[in-house]
Formats: sequence, structure tokens, C-alpha cells
Amino acid sequence: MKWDSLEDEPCSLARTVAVIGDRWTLLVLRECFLRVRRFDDFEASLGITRHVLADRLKKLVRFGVLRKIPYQEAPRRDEYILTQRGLDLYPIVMSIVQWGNVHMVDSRGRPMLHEHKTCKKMFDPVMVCSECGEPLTAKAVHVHPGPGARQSSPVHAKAQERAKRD
Amino acid sequence: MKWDSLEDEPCSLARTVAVIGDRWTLLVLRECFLRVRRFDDFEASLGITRHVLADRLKKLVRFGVLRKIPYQEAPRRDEYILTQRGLDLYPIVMSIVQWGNVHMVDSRGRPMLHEHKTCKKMFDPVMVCSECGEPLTAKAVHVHPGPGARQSSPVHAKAQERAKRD
DNA sequence: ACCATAAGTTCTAATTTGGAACTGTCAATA
DNA sequence: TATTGACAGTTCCAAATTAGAACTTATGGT
Repeated sequence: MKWDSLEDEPCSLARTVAVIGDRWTLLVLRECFLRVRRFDDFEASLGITRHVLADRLKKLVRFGVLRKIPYQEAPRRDEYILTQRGLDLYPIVMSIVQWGNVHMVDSRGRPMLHEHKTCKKMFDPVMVCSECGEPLTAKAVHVHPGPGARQSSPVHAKAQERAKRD
Repeated sequence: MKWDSLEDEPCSLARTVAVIGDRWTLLVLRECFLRVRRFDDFEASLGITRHVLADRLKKLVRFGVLRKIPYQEAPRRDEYILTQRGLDLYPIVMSIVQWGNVHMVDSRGRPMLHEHKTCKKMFDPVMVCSECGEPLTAKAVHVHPGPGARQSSPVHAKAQERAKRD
């Protein structure tokens, strides 16, 4: 599989992975949500090579996740700002952080705490069902092909059988 | 930055990214949640090379996300099954799917629909605050250093200033 | 004896990344 | 005037990773 074809796959996960699914991109996005905006600042806080950073920023702009906004002319300098499309990645970032908080902390505890301005409390992110509000678990969810699906492979037919048995 | 040092960073996102932060790993996990379990089935449904697949499965086992369970002896054959640690990745997978559903669908619509067995309705995953239950947005969240933090860099001090201004 | 199944491993070539130096434009300093 | 520094990249080569295909090992079936 070629990586450019990933965004054309009939799978919402694959298409999103085509945009954000590599290590440096996720770390760049972390910095964006921490309000880092400039090329050299990304480099300094991440230790990413300039080569790869330029590539990742270009890709995020191309996918509409970031927008370049000039903050001075002569010489022209731009900041990279999250678009709404980019801000919508927040649940992904937070669910990654949450898993790390639960499964990857060392004895010193969490590196970072989150306060909800709305209710003024320290919180954890929780993923719930839009219909009933209950927290979601993998076992409580059934998948169905949607209108944009193509017919399932033999492998998935086999897996489907397993799903029925369980 | 070396990739092995990523899991030692004082950042829950970086530590999680060390486990799941590459394209093939995320696609392998998608298959796991679709109940694919065997080496050749992963290969067939993903088109991943056997070399990389073996590497990624080994890594996921090492991090406790998957467990090898024998399904026959002589010759011994194992299936890869999600552990609880792995099942806990579900919010990450679903938030990635959800972003794709919103921002990457084509005219044919969603490739896949999700039904909540608990309430029997088709749903979208929503990330909410554990304390007040409101949906989370990036702008409504304030970050604080936690007990496992190290002091912030000049870059982040600058970003912190911006956060106050906004 | 020959073929098939399953889960890898090994090999070489192509691609991507790391690390460092270089470029272009402007402002401030010596 | 010449030099230095800031900023946002680009360019270059070596090192690491991935793609693609063939090979291995153990066993059962015809």
C-alpha cells in the first residue's frame, strides 16, 4: 500500500491516519495545542530536524489542519495556527494523553493536569455515546457497513463470525 | 530525538505515541478491533509487508497491548488478542474514526456506522469532561504542570503568555 | 513424494529520516 | 561599513526504515 492511497481508502480511520498518523505529526500537533506557532519554536521544543518539520507543517497546511498567518512583513514571517479542522483533532490528542495517563505514568505521577474552564475542575476526558451518554467500550459497539463502504473481504467475514460468537 | 527515548519523555502523549504512533500500528489496531487475530489475516487485509507486520505485532505485545494466545499445538500457532490495556485504546481509535467521518468523507457517505448495544442506536463518539459531562473543546481547557512535570522551556513560557492573552 | 497452511525470517533496493551546513531577507550593533 | 543575529526554510550525505519477494520450519493431507 502506498501512503498517498491511504487517504482514498474507504475507511475513516485510514483517511485520518493519512493526515496525522506519524510520530512527528502527532508531536507537532501537541505543540500546536500548547500554542507553539513558529518554525524555530517547534524545532526547539521538539528536537525535530528542520527538514522533517518543514515537511510535516506543509502537509498539515495542505490538509487544512494548520493555516499560515503572517505576523510581520519584510521579511515576511508566518505563524502556524490551528484551523477549526485542526481544533477538531482535540479529542484525538486528549484520548492519546488519557491513555498515557492511565497506562504509561511513572512513580512521579502525571506530567500534566487539565482544568475545565467551564466547571473549574481538574478532569479526565471521557468518551461517551452521543445518544445515551454512557461511556463507550469496544465490546458494547456493533459495526455496520455504511453507504460509503465496499463489500467486506473474506478476512473480515471470518472476523464477523467471531464477533457473532462472542 | 531517538524513538526509544520517546517513552521516557515527561509527556503522556509522547509516551503513548511511542506505542501506537505510526501508520501501520494504527491500522493493525483497527483490524484488532474488527476482530482480526492471525498473522496472515492481518497481512491479507492490510497489504502490510510481513517484515513490518512481525515487527509491529512484537512491539504491541511488548507494550502489553496484545497477547499471544495459542489456538493449536503441533505446530504451535498463536492468535493476537487485545488485552485490557489494548481495549483501553478504543477511545483513541474512535476519535480518529470520528474526525475522519466529519472531515474526510466523500460524496458516498461514511464507510462504517456504529451501533451502541446498550441503547440500540447509531451513535457518534463524543468526548466529555469527567466532572461536568460537557463536551470538551480545546479552548475550554487550561493546562497545569502535574507532579511528573519538569520545568517548562522558554518556548513554552512564551506560549503560556499567548494562552493568557487569548 | 508432493502440495498446502501458517507464522515468521532473510535478502536487496527504494524511501525516509537524522544531522549538519547553507541560503535569503532584514534589523541591530561595532 | 562590516558584522552579527533572527527566522524560515533548503540542500547534502549518511544512517535507518520500509517495500517486495523469496526462503524456512513444522505439520497434515492426497
